[in-house]
Parts: sequence; C-alpha cells; structure tokens
Amino acid sequence: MHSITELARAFGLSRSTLLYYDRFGLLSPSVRTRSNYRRYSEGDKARLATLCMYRQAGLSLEDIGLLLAAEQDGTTEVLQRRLHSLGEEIRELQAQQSLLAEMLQVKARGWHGTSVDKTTWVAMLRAAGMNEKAMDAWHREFEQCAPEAHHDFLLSLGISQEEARKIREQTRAS
Amino acid sequence: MHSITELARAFGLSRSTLLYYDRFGLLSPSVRTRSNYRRYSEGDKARLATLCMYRQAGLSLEDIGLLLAAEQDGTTEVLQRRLHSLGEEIRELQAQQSLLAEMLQVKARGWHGTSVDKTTWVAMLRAAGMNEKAMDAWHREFEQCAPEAHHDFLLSLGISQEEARKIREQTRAS
DNA sequence: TTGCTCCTCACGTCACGTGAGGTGGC
DNA sequence: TTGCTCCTCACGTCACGTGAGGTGGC
Repeated sequence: MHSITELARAFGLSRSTLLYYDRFGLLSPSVRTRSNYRRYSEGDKARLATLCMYRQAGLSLEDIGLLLAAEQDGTTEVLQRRLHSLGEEIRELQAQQSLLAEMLQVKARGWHGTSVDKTTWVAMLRAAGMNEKAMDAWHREFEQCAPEAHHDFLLSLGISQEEARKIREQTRAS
Repeated sequence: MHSITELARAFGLSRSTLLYYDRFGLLSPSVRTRSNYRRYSEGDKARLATLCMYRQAGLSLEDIGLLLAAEQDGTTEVLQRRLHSLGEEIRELQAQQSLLAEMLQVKARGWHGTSVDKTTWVAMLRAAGMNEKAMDAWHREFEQCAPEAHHDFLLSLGISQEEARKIREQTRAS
C-alpha cells in the first residue's frame, strides 16, 4: 500500500496529477483510510505503469481511459489513430522549421542573396501551411511597409525588373 | 476600412480570434465607429499578415507581441529559440512514433516473434523518454498481470531461460 | 419591422499547477 | 505541541470557441 506522494515520486509525477487521475476515474486508489487518505495497492501501481506508458505515446487521457477499460478489444484502432495523427503533427512542425529557417536566412542576408528561386519559395510557404489569402496579404504588407525591400526580394527570386514592377502594381491594386 | 468579420474571412480566421488579439493588444483596430464597431485599416491588415506568418511558425502570442513591438531589434533570438524548441518537439514526437509502432507490432505478434533484442528494446523505450522508474514499474506490472507473457517477452529479447527466471525474481522482490 | 452584423460578458476546453484553509498521524 | 502529510475546493494556464443577451444599420 502506497500513499499518494509515494506513488507520485515513484513514477516521477506530481501529487496533483494523481489527484486529477482520481477525479476522472482513470486511477482511483482501491482503499481509503478512516481519515480519508488515499491508499494505492500494487494493482493500482500496475495500472499507473500502463497509464504512463500510454502517456509516453502522447495519447489523450480520454483515449487512455478507453484503452484501460477495453483491455485487449479494439485497442489497435486507438493506437493506429494516434500513429497517424503523429505523422501529421511531425510534418506540421517540420514545415514550421523550414519557414523559420528561411525567415532567419532572409534576415541574415537582408534580401541580397539569390540562394532561393520563386518556385522554391512559394512551395516552401505552401508547405508551411500558408494559404493564398495569407500569401497575398503578406505581399501587400511588404509592398506597403518597405516597397524597395519588396522589389529587391522579387529580384532575389530570379524575377526580371519589368515583371517585378507588374507584380507590385497588381499587389497594390488588389 | 474593414469590419471584423471581413478581415477574419480574408485571413481564414474566426471573429473570436480577432476579438482575442484585440483584447491582448496584439491587433487593435485603429478606428471605432460611433456605435463602437471595430474598423480595421490597411495598416492593421498588414500587421495581421505579419502576425499570421509568425503563427505559422508556431510562435506563442507572447513572443509575437515582442516581435511586433521590437520590429527589427533582437528578433533573431526569439526566432532561434523557437527553432531549437521545434527540434526538441519533433524528436519527442518521433520517440512517440517508435513507441507506438512497437506497441502495435507487439500486439500483432503476441510476444512470439524475435525481431527485437534487449538492447534495442531498452534503447527504444529510453528514446521514447521512459525513465528507469517507469520501466521497472512496467516490468513489475507485466510480471504480476501476466507472468507467462512476461517470461515469453524476456525470451523474445534473446535472454536465456535461466536469466529470465532471475530477472523475474528480482522484479517481484523490488 | 425584419434580418443581419456587431457588441460585451462569461464560461468551457486540456492536463494539470498552485495556493487557501483545514485536518490527521507520529 | 511541532512538523509533516494529507484532504477538498477553487482558480489559473493557452489560444481561442461558444453561447447569452442586447444593440446598431439598411
């Protein structure tokens, strides 16, 4: 039999985490003392070990509730759902990485390098999840706040002087 | 001049998001009508475009506030901090991926394959962020709930019959 | 007058963290 | 009696979403 603080320490959790799990029926101590103190059995401890493993996999407490309740039935589906959502989350973070990397590069060279062309740039922003509207708006802002830098930027994408002027006019018009 | 709903739609946001940004001073409309309606100028729109780009990079609204206020000074540090935290987040999710993949594999073959050895298994769990205590607890749980499966599992890691018995005794003792 | 948009609270979300105020055990 | 652990509310976090109840504009 373990006290709440003992069990928490054994798993590197906080006391309030165990209080939370109790409140939502994920892990309730099998015994309460006369003075209402929580007493956790070895079985409770085992259940917590499983719970922690599922948490390591980033599953929501709701899903973990299902897994602990079902115990062997259709658990595969829940795990596979999480595996898929993980893939999406990772791709999203990677898109954020490239966007940030590009922002830093751009700041460093002040728009004066030519290491990236238009197609690459657009693909990058699109990969970062930026939609048409946001990109248009971003161009308009750039044109308004720093028209010369915008022109330099367009040239840096390998666009000709003349075409750059056209694009800027369209940007202002829309 | 744009109404709140107009601006929201233009950027694919909800009205309540703009209300939220206003409340925390990230983007306040430069004009209010007599009837207290928000009116956003082109400058406000430009600011929102920048804000959205930073959000695409997964920056917190607090950091975005700093970036919008500083405008050119020391912004690099904030962006680099985020780039680093992104690396950690991605590694964590990848660890979750391998843990989940392993759990699914294990479920599929019911502990009867031999495709993974002890070192690999421990390294995998450790990579998934599992600490000593959690691993010990997990072994104890396994031993208690399904001793035979635990034995099979240990054998599947390439451990000898005799050594498996020792480990199980230690597990029960601790 | 009828819809439509807008306004301001205020409360809910997720997985806890952080006190406040009080009681039990050695 | 003194610390220590425990208890139960209740409110805060982050970035909004979702009504409730009311008002302005065409």
